[in-house]
Amino acid sequence: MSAGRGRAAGVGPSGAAPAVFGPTLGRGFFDRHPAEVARDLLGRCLFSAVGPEPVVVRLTEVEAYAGEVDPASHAFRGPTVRNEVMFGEGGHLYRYFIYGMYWCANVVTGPAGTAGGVLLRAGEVVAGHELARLRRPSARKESDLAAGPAKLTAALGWNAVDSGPRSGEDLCSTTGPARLLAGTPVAPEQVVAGPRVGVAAAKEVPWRFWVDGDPTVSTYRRHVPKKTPGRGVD
DNA sequence: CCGCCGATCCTCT
DNA sequence: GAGGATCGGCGGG
Repeated sequence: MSAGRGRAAGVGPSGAAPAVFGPTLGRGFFDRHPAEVARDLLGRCLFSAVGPEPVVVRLTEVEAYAGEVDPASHAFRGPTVRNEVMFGEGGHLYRYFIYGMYWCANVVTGPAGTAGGVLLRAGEVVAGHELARLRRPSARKESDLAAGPAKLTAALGWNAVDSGPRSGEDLCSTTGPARLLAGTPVAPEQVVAGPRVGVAAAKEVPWRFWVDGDPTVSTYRRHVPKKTPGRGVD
């Protein structure tokens, strides 16, 4: 059982909100450069109202993507059907399907018109462990429940199988299926920065941020170019 | 611990 | 057509 940590700090923006887990982040939080937002997201909490009980994950690893000026960003070549929400108002969810079987989640940053985003890479499950374990049967340790972008969305139920929140969902909402809670920011001296995982372009840009020494941070993998299809031809 | 490999299908050129 | 902001399993040092 263990239903989360008691401590219902006052909170309660105006009216709604289940105060147990604290308030959601305000819109203004996301109106900054993605790298700045990314750093500030460590220690904050993702709240999922998908399924029979809530699941809450405390963020320990994130990556910033700077839209049109960042060759590693999905928005680098301009708006498309998939990435259009990245060009909209900050604080919304950008969810995408990858490798034919996984889902990853981003928080959109900046004002409408710019295309920043922060990939939610990993975190620590702080509530709803039971449900998270059911959704992540291959995880052997607690620390591996959300130790990767696709693992994190799976633990939260933010995928198609669980009818999770789609791109465009407002994470500032106090009633929606996907929310971003204020939590407790991580002290600057505990934040480490390094190159982003698995990206082919701009591989040296240090826009991956994580909590120093935290066991829930995913292991780094460099980009592996696809196998050359042996030149059959002739 | 590290590296390689296959799975699987949507998206953009 | 080709490749991808991944994961998990397997084999070697």
